[in-house]
This record gives sequence, C-alpha cells and structure tokens, in this order.
Amino acid sequence: MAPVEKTREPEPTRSVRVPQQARSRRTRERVLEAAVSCFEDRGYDETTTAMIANRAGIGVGTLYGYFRDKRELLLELLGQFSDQLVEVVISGLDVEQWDGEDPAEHARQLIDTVFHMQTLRPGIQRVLWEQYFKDSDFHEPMETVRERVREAVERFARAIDPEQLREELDLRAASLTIVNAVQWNAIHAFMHGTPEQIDAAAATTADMVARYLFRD
Amino acid sequence: MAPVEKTREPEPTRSVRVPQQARSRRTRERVLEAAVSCFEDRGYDETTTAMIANRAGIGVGTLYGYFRDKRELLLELLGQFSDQLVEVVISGLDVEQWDGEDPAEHARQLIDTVFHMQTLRPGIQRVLWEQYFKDSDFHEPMETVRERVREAVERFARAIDPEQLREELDLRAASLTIVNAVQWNAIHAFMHGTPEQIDAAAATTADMVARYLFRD
Amino acid sequence: MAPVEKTREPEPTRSVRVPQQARSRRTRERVLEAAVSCFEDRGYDETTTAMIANRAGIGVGTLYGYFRDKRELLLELLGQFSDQLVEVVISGLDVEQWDGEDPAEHARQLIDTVFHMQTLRPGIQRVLWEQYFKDSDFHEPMETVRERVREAVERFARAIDPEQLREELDLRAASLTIVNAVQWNAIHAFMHGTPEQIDAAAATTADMVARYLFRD
Amino acid sequence: MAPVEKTREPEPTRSVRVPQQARSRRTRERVLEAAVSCFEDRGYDETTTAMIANRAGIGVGTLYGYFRDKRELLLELLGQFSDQLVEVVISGLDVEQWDGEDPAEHARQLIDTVFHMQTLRPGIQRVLWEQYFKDSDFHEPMETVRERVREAVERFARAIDPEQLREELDLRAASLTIVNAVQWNAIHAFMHGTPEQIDAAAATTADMVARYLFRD
DNA sequence: GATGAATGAGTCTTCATTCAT
DNA sequence: CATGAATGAAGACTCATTCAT
Repeated sequence: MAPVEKTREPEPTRSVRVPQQARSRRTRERVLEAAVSCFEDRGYDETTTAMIANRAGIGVGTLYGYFRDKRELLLELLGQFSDQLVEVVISGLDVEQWDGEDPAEHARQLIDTVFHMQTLRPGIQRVLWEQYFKDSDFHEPMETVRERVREAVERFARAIDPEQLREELDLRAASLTIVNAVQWNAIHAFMHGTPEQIDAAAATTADMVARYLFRD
Repeated sequence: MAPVEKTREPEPTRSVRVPQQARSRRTRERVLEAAVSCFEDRGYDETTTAMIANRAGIGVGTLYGYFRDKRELLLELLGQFSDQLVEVVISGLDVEQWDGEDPAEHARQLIDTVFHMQTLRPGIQRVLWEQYFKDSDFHEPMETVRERVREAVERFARAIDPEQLREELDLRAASLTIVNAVQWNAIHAFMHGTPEQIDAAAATTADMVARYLFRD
Repeated sequence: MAPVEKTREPEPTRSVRVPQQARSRRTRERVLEAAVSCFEDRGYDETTTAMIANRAGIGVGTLYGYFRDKRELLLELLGQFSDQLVEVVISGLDVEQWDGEDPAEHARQLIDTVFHMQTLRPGIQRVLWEQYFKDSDFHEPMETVRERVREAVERFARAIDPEQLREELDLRAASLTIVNAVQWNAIHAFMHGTPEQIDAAAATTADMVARYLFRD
Repeated sequence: MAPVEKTREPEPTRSVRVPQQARSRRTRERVLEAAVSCFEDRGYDETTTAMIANRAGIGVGTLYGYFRDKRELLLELLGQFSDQLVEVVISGLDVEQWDGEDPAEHARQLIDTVFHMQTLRPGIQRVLWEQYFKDSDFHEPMETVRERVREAVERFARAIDPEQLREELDLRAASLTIVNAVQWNAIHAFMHGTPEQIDAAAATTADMVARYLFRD
C-alpha cells in the first residue's frame, strides 16, 4: 500500500534562485501565500499555476523563477508546515517546562498539544494528506514529522514518574500507537466537528491515552 | 421551425449498460479488475481510461458502456470495498459468535478484526484515501463505512460483562475514538511495515484499546 | 478542513486574452483568417480546431487563448460580418446621398446594394446560414442583421416621392418582404450562378421590387 | 459559395435491403418517423443513431439493415419530402383546375400554394436547409425541387390571359425570382411568426408577386 | 433478420512549462 | 528580473458502424 513512486530524474543544473534581497523574499512569500489560498479553495490538482501567479499579483514566468515547478511549491509548503509543527509540538511537550504537575494533567496537555497540531494551517493539511497517499516525495517528509512527534511523545513518557507509568509498556511502540491514534482522531474531528465536538473528541482521546500510559 | 435551442435536456438515453448476461457481467468484472490493477500501479490520476481498457483487453468505448466515467469506476470500487468491509467487520464482531471467552481475548479479536480490515484490497485503499481528502463524493461513503464499523464496535462493547467494562465510558464516543485509533494505526502499519511489524502494531493497539475498555 | 466540494464556481480566471499589443492583435487576426479559410474549404463541423491553428501557424493552445472555443470563433466571425454588412447597406441606402435621380434608378441601386451584400465574405456566409438553422445563438444575431437592413430599406422607401410610391403599401411589411425576396434570390444566385447570371438575377429582382414599390 | 463537396467513394456492393414484406416496410416507416421526430427535437448532428433506433423500438443494427448510414436516412427523408412537395405544388398550380376565375385570385392561390409548402413536415425542413448549405448531396435534390416548382410556376404564368400578363417578362427568369421570393418569405414567416403573421406575410408576398406578373 | 455489445478513430480542450521581449 | 503569449502533449469521452450470436 505504499504510495506511487514518482520516477523523477534529478534535473541537473536549473538552479532556482535563492533570494537574498528582501523584496525577492517578500515576493516568494506572497507566492506561497497565494498557493495556500488557492489550494484551500480548490485543491491541488484543480489549482493552475496561472491562478497562483494571478493571486500573487505576478506573472506565471516569475513564479517559475522561485520554484522549479508546481510540485516544489507544495513541497516547500510541506517544509514550512513541518517545521512549524515540529517546533510547536517539541516545545509543547518539552519536559523542561514541567514543574511538578499532576501526570494526569500532563497527559491532557500532551493530547491537546498533539491534537491541536491540526489547527496549524488546516487548509493545507487536506492537500498534504491527499499527496501523502499518492506521491512518495510527500510521503517521506510527512513520515519524518510523525517520527519527530513520536520521539517527543516518547521523551515525554520517559519523563513521567515511573511509579505512575505502566511498567509493561514498550515506550517506542506505545508512542507510535499514541501518535497515530491522536492524529487520526484529530483529523477526523477537524474535518467534521463543531468546536465542541472537537473538544469532546480531544477529551475522549486524552482519556484513552492516559489510561494507556498510567497505572491504576 | 425555430432553430434548435442550445440548452437541451441532458439527453434521455445516455444510459449505462446494466448487464444481465453472464458474458457482460464478466466483462464488467474484468474492467473493474483492470482498474484496480492500474490504480495500484500508478494511482488514480495517472491512470488513463485507455490504460484500463487496454489492460482489460477491450476498447475504450466498451468501458464507457459500463461506467459513465472514470470517477464512477472508482466509486463502484468504493462500493464493493465498502460492502465487503462492512460485511467482514460486522460478522467479525458479531456478538452472537461469542461463547463465554475471556473479554481480554475478545478485545484482541476486536482489534485484529478492525485492524485487518486493511488487508481487503489494500491497493485500492490508498487511492480511496487519496480521494477522501479531495472529493466529497468519496468522503461521504467512506464516512458511512466508518460509522457502520463504529456501530459494530459499540454493539461489541455493550455486550461485554458490565463487571469488566469501565463504567465511566461514553460508549458512543469511545467507539469512535477506538475505530479511529485502530484505523490509522492499521493504515500506517500496512503502508510501511513488515508482517511482523504489522502484528506488533496490532498487538500494541489491542493493548491500548483493551486497557481503555476494561477495568483494572 | 472539509474536502473540496465537487460543485465549484466555474473558475474566475478563465479569461480570454484581450490583446492590446499589435502583435497579439495580428495573431488574433491570423486565427480568424485561418478559420474562414478552413470553414470555406470543409464547412464548420468538419473543421477541427487543430486545422485552424495549423493553418494560422500557431499551436492549438494559442487559439484557445484568443477564443473560448470553436463556436465563439464563428460567433466572432458573424459579428465582423454583421458589422460590415450593416455598414455597407446602411451607407449604400443612405437617403442623404441622393441627388434628384430617377426613382427607377434608385430602385436598381437599392437592389444592387442589398443583392451584393452577398459578396461580403461569401465563403463565411454559407457556414453562417448552416448555423442559422441549427443554433439559436446564431439565429438571433442574423435576425438582427435582417432587421437592420429592413429598417434601411423602409427608410429608403419613405424617402421616395409620394407621387411615385404606391400609396396602398404598408411599408414595414413591404420592406420585410423585399429584403427576404432579395436576400434569397441573391444567395441562390451566388451559390450557383456565373457572374452574368448573377447580374441577370439582380436585374430581374430589381424589376420585381421596382414594380412593387412604384406606381404605374 | 457552393456547399462543401463530400468526397464519397461509391461503395460497391453492400446493398441495402429493399423490403417487399409488409412488416419490413412498416419497420422502415417506423424508423423514418423516429428519425423525423429526433431530428426535430435535437437537430441532425445531435441525434445519434442509437436514439433513432431506440425511438423506433428496434436495435441499432436493425436500422443499418434498412439504411446504409445516418446520412442516407436523411436523404430518404428529403426524397419523401421532395415528392410530397412537388406533388402538392404541381397539383395546386395545375392549370387544368382553373375555371375562368379572376387572375388576381389565381395569383393569391399561386402564392398561398407555394407559401404553404412550408407546412409540409416543417420540422424536417430546418434540418434539410441546414444540410443544404453544407452537403452537396443535399444541395442538388433541393435544387431539383426548386426547379420543379419553378416550372410549375412558369406553366401557371403562361396560362394567364396575355391581356393581363405583363408582356415584357422573361417568364423563366421571373418564375425563378418569384419562387425564391416566396420561399424565403415563407421560411422566415414560419420560423418566427404567429399564424396571423404568417397569413400577413403570405398576403404581402402575394401582392408583390401579383403586381410583378400582372399589368396595370 | 434482429440485436446491441464492442470498437477505436477522432474531437475538443486543458495546463504545466518555456522563452522571446 | 519580470512577463505572459505560445506551446503541444495528453486525456476524457463520443458515436457511427460492424459483427458474433
């Protein structure tokens, strides 16, 4: 069930400008924003490069000065998203920031953090998942994100007072199971739910995870 | 004798062949098989109707005699998949088939059943999830499947000895959380894992769910 | 994060190039000429967009940059034709340009003018009449042309010395009858006749109209 | 401005069944009726052979047993139409049927007859004219009809009392001019007018023709 | 003779990408 | 560097016609 391999010869020379100028950087940013906006409105495939350029207020040719092709644009968006996500999650789960709170509360915090990852650029996530299933170039970076988050969760779990943690757990496996459980419950909630339903889903999921991690 | 109006009713006779003959039904089946095979190889968008027809050993036109368009082909596949899935899960979780086993064992059975739903036409699932995120016509039927499975899980949970079930659970919410958790862990496992990893993932997930449902 | 709705607004940016540049205008003109040439050779339906593009020395895509589709191309040609025609007829029948000539001569002038409308882009007319009978989008503009010409004829008739005009005529109805009579005789002559036959037909038709309009 | 020549090799052998059996003849008739009905509803090009067969209650293949192809079907319809038309007009203008009436009345009768040719299968006429401009195989038979009608008109004119007829007329040319004038006025009236407008158009046209033919 | 499933050449149309200005 | 006109490969879909049953 692996995603389709894209056979892509590594085009040798056509280097894409890496803009140092402030104005250039700003333009690049505008393109990215325009792309997000278009992708959210119409999906990836239905968005033409002309639309993006148009919404960014530039010519199509200019767009190709900043990105090798349409795909690289989305890849860049994935990069941004991934960076933000990892940062938020890592810092949200940072063990250093604890100060002797109740582990139950930590669990809730854990889930809420992972759960609300989905609020980061929700529009772009739909498009990203779409590609996740069809394009291996997207698959891998998204797996990397998952792994980063899993590591953070594992670190989090290892910081729990052993008295409270279920001792029989394989924390590597457990953390992966947790991340997956939370992620899909979150995606599902955000794709359908009202804010209340989202909170409810978060609570239920938190309960499941807490029960899984903690004794008694 | 006025000229023909350009806005015409969408042609009454564009009917899709509904084959009663055995040969016709066989042809239809061959098309479906060819489509699955192509979609697995190249994904939905990269598959052309010509490829499908070719692999089915028929002409393009013939294909269009059985399916209105490429999309309806996948929709039909979704229907088949959905039917099989629901049938497997429903019967797999059927309370009637219990005979006083250990609930822990039931839990494992529960997870294994839901988990291995993924083995049904795994190739087509990738394509289906791909569409899930981009096309509301696919979104809804897949939600229906999820709901059916959830109902089965809820029924399953309600059949558990109340002595053993955690009393504080909202079984409707819990069943949804479980289905999501299992589904995503399963998808993830099947997209990457070796058979051993899949079994391990199933076991870990089963542990989480068991811990969630049962007391102590 | 709901999936993209399949029913979307028909894309805001599908704009057809409106060329201001001289080069662009020239290209547009070349397409139009190529289209006329193709339509004359093979008729509308038998002409493919590829043929037109080819004869214009451009790519198919370029053609679609200037015209939404094949139909709009012909519609544009109708517009051009219609404009030229109306201008020629209106000015040809312009009462101001009289200087006390013999009414009989005016009649001949009238008929010749209307009759030789057919020489304007004769190749395209065949195609236009073809559409006249099958497509209401063509029907109406062509009726407008007819009406314009009729108005000019009516104005012409009203400018005739009442002493000479048959008093019992309803000029609105008469002008329509005349326009139709002339038009079809002209089409017929141009579709079959040698130049001499065309002139003869014009003369005969002029005689009929003169007899119809004038006393004695 | 001649219609496009269809380059059609004269397919040698595939003879179309000429049905002797009554049942066969009836089927053939049903196909023709179905074709008329479809052509009226949707025009020639938009009508598929499947629709015709369907409406005739037979299989597509069967249709091809009676007509070489779709085009021949319309050609046959043209034949029927042409035969009926000629018959109606010839007998309507038949000099033998006079009995010393007023020539003015004869003129009116003349025009009414020719004018109301249009009521014969009006639906099919639109399609026929459509082809007239694009397909030489249709062009010629329709010209033949025109010629037949013209001959009848000429015969009619020659039967008029020379005292009343304008002596300066070239009756061959005049009859053609008349037929064309009447035909186009009639088509136009029938394509747009209410019954009253049609009658008014007939009257006006009759007036023009009478004035053209008769002295004083 | 009747049938209608099968055929596949042929059409229009789109859009990512390039490149002359 | 920016531009946007030009490109043309590629794909979905139609339908007149055939032919095995």
